[in-house]
Amino acid sequence: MNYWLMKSEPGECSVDDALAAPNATVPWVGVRNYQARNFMRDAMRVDDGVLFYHSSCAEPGIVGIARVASPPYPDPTQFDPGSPYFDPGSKTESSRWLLVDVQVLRKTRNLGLPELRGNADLQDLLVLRKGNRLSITPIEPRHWQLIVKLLGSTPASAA
DNA sequence: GCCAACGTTGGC
DNA sequence: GCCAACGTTGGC
Repeated sequence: MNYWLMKSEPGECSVDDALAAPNATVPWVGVRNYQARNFMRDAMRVDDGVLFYHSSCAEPGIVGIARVASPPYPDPTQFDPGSPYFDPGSKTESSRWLLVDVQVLRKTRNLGLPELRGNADLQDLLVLRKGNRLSITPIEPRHWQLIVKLLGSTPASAA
């Protein structure tokens, strides 16, 4: 069992958007970074834990707990000329970009960056590193346990 | 809107 | 294979 933090821009797909989807499950489209892709391809397993993170917004932070809900498969947006994620260099026979499905288990309060930074036990979280741009980062089990505790037991909003 | 960090591209 | 230029991310 591994743990991950996955960034999403709420303007693209917020935790509420994900909760509104069938089974509270969304395909994690648009990853166009090889390191992040390789995490999905090589290290993620179904049922891995996911911290749902809002980025590029007024209050960036962890807003939900989710799970990896599928094995990796080709991201269809790479083949769609109308998509901002279109990649003309990717061929259907040898797809370049992958995604996994992510199922939100519950929406939480927003555990924001100032609070994360203020916690001495969370200082080596990759998402707190200056200049960090990786949209998928591994989370240490001890960090996962602490963060889940900090998030508290807010009412489940997911199915 | 600014800017730091970092990935990618392309000439050589 | 080096490296400068450029583009993107993302917090502030």
